[in-house]
Amino acid sequence: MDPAMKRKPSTEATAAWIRLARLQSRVLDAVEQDLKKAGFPPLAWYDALLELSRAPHGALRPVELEKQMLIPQYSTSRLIDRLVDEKLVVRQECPIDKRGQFIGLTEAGRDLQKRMWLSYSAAIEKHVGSKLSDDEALKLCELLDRLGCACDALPVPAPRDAAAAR
Amino acid sequence: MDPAMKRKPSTEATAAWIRLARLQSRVLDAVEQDLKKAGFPPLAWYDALLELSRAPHGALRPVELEKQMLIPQYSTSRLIDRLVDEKLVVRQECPIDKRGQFIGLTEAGRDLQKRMWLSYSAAIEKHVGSKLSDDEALKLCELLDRLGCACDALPVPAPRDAAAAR
DNA sequence: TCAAGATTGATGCAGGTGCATTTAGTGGTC
DNA sequence: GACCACTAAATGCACCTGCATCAATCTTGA
Repeated sequence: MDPAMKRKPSTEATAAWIRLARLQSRVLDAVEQDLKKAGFPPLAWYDALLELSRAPHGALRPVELEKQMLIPQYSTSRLIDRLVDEKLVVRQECPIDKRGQFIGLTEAGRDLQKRMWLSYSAAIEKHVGSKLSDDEALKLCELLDRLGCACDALPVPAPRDAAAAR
Repeated sequence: MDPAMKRKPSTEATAAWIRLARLQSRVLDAVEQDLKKAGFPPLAWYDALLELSRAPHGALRPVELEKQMLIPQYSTSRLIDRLVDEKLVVRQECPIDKRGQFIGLTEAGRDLQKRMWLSYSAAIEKHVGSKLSDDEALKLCELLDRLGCACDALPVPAPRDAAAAR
């Protein structure tokens, strides 16, 4: 935006940035690969199925889905195409708005979401859980929240609490 | 690998995972977008140019580049194609191994790398540096290192030190 | 010395992504 | 009720990526 805005990051911030960038290949891709090796589709599919499974009647408007998942509109549209092809969801027309539609989870979709969670949670434990204590994980949550990664759906658990999330 | 290995992550680890996953869209993509809006090529180009600029004679074998950048071989090959098209690097044949080649940085390449750093560093400051104190950035480095994101090139600076990295 | 195997780098193909645009439907205003 | 601006979703196109494979060259070892 403003070409004069050229404040330099500190050495500490730069070091943190480098590690954030590496996170991609070292952790995020690793989890995705584990899922793939187990014969499952990409994580984005899981995210979509999970959102649908949480929705009131297992159905959402594409526009809602896209807000939840933070992906662009055309990307949602094509993701739904693929899920429909695999019979994991169905497109239902929306009675009150003929432009729109509802995306409804099928039994097969719900089932896949549950089966994926078994592999997915194991991968999280392997690549994150087993490498940090719970206190460290909380500290990491706080720092990432500062960077704008806060999350309404699953807030940082209270330090001495043991509420079950799933 | 082993289908019986199904340890579940703690609530804390799951909360951390969610934030790590969001990091992608919230921070990494944001920096990339800033660069793009400033009219610069993707970050991968910067990484390649930086590696070359650090190499002994501003030249590296593709196979070296690929190890540094942690990207697959075919990806390196095509990245080099694009850099050559833009005259940012040149392919030089390797005298001692006729299969191989050296990729040499041109003046234009070195210049672009330096110009990109101005925008890049500003983006890091904007999306990371300005949101964390130096102590918090260090703490974040330590936690990410635990997750396997450690980095030989720029280790965590000593807590009360002010060594200049660039 | 020569065949087997490893290594370097390129490439054809299928599929995914971003961008811009299109098509269709809604709602408000005069 | 005709017009205009807006929203929902799909799509054509160019480009990028992953996978598998290839050709060329180097290395090893009998």
